[in-house]
Amino acid sequence: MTVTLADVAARAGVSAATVSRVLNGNYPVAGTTRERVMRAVNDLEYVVNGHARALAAATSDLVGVLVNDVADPFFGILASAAQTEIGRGSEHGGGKLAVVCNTGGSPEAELNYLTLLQRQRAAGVILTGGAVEGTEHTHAVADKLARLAADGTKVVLCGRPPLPPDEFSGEESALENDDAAAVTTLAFDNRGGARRLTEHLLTLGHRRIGYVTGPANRTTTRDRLDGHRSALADGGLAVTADRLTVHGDYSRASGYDATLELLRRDPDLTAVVAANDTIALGACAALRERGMRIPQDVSVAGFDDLPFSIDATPALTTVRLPLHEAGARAGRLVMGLESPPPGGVATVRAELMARASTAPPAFA
Amino acid sequence: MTVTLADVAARAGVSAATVSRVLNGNYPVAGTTRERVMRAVNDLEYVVNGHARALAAATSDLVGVLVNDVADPFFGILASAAQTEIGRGSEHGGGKLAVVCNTGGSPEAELNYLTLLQRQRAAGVILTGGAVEGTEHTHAVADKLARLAADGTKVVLCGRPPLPPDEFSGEESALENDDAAAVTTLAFDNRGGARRLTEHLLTLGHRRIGYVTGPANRTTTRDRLDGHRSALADGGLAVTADRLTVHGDYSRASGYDATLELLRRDPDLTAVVAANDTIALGACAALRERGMRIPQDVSVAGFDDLPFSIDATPALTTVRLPLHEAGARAGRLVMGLESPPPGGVATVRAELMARASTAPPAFA
DNA sequence: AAACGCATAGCAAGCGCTTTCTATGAGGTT
DNA sequence: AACCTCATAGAAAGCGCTTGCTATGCGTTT
Repeated sequence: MTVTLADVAARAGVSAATVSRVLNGNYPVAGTTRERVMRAVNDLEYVVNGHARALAAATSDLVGVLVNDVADPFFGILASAAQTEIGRGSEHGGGKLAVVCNTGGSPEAELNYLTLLQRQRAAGVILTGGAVEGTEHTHAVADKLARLAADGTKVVLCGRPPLPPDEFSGEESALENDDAAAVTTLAFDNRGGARRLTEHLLTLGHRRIGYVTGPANRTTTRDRLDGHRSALADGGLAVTADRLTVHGDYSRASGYDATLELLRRDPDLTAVVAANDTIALGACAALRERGMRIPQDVSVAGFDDLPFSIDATPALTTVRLPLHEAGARAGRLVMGLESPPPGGVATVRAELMARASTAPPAFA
Repeated sequence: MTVTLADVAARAGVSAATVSRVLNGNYPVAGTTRERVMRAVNDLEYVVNGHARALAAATSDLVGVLVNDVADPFFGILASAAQTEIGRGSEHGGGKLAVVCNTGGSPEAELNYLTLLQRQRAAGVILTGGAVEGTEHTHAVADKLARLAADGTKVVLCGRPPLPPDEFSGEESALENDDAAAVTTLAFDNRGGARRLTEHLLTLGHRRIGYVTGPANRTTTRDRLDGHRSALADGGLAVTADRLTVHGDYSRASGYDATLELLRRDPDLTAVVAANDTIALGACAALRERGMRIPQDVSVAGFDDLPFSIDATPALTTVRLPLHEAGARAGRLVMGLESPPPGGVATVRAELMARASTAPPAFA
């Protein structure tokens, strides 16, 4: 049924070794022989068995890309960019196969997929998006990553903080430390971006600023909230920050609900800052429904600068994260096409994009 | 370095066969033995080598999902839903690994990825999005799919028309026909949806309707344009259709440019129909920039009903494609969790979503 | 008490490929 | 003319796992 190396060898009248060599091109083979083999390969439509090859050569052409949800443009863009770099050269047999895995943000699912990838002896793994902290599996994930790195799998974190320095003691400690160092990190400047965003609102004159954030134990949530808080605190508004912060889940619906809740807490709110653009959209919908104009009555700001933000009306003020570049860089790093930053950690800048959805508050 | 089955066997004091059986749970093993083995597995942190397993058992736990671009929500949603079904049960060792591949819509890239997947002896392949017709590689893709199906790989087409019935003659013809039948198709009712959309505009009273379409040789483009055309033709407006159709590439930018071009061709246009929502967003931007109000001056409609459509202002009239459901179904089909529709082809309904961006034209 | 069946476990033969080591012959050397 | 070198090809040993077949020992059956 399936054509094997041996079949090709037989038809070409050579040994299997020779066919393998022609295919891999890493050993001298006479021109005429090579031709004969190639003809046989084409005649038989032979396609090498990747598993057999992987087993024999102890290499793999799979790279895992873990995302919360491909359907979310934030991750879609990251994954798309990474995938392009990973697949680069697959026309010439170079390049690898990117396995995009939806984890839904759960460390449990992450762990699962990591094990699956470990099974396939993946050449590399990229983890995108913030990490969840403090669950039972969180440690397990870090351990697994260390183990993968130790086994030669390239690990790249994109959009999450570096692995914590080894918290263990005991005989394995030194080893694990080294492994952690083998993990490259592309951290996003969530804190700085959020800070600049809130400062922008403060500068415009806002004082009653509501904040809609994401799930509590996520690094991304924490960092963005921290940035927001510190900006407010510097403006002497620490209390506002506490009173006007509502947790959601990064979805449009939660942005909608949370905004209604904020309005309940302070009907005279002049600005709503959302932890991401999707939430911001929900916020806009809620405000509009309440008959409030943006930005005349209430300013709204998001985070990420996803493509649709520019098409919101009014165009959304947000913080731009160079997702495409970051994803591509992660892809290159995992493929070893780019040398890791010194210390293994690079921070990706977040840039304020002041647009039409924010304006000075009306003091009616 | 790496722990193998033999290591586990040694530590548990049993044969490799027994360990394998414990792990696969498809052969009776005494409780005490099983426990001993499991302890060894845990102690050693053993993870089976997927390649070795795949080779020995001639099975694979990879499923390919080919998309034009994960960053595009249309594909992101499809892929996400499919992936969820494919990975379902991976906690218990069930489920497979979804490999999402960006083809950029090029048959050449499709062919490449299909070969890569064939190498890995993928258990299944899902192709999403319209097909490109008439290129040299188009046939090659169909052939490759037939070959994969013949080799036992489940093939599911999602959002593209069924494989053409075998056009070859010759000794292999019968065989290939069978293979084509083994391919399951989830076709989208692009034609019907487009038709209903344009009828909606016609019913509202529009007569000067512009159309912004996608790249020429794509099945999706063709079908949607066909639907639009036939609706216009039935309204006696065939000429309008020809004059007011501009080709783009499904991007926001091309929607913007094309709309400007339409306005040039007919400044008194009362409606713009876009071949997808992204184009529609570009159209809105162009119109707004020209100082035209939507829908008072010009109505705008899209296609797909991507999540952001509802947040456009005004909310976008469009045609809803149940992408999530379709993707999930494709996933189930490729996993054999759902029996294929009779004839191997099912059509996914497209539903008109009349919203605020379309209204009767003002006859000023 | 002899014969049998069943539940478990092990043996060993691959799965299809890579790669080390060895063989062979042509061409060059002294 | 005897010897060495280099280029090229083959033989064969795995890579780590699954699985058909074969043992082994116990509880049963008559």
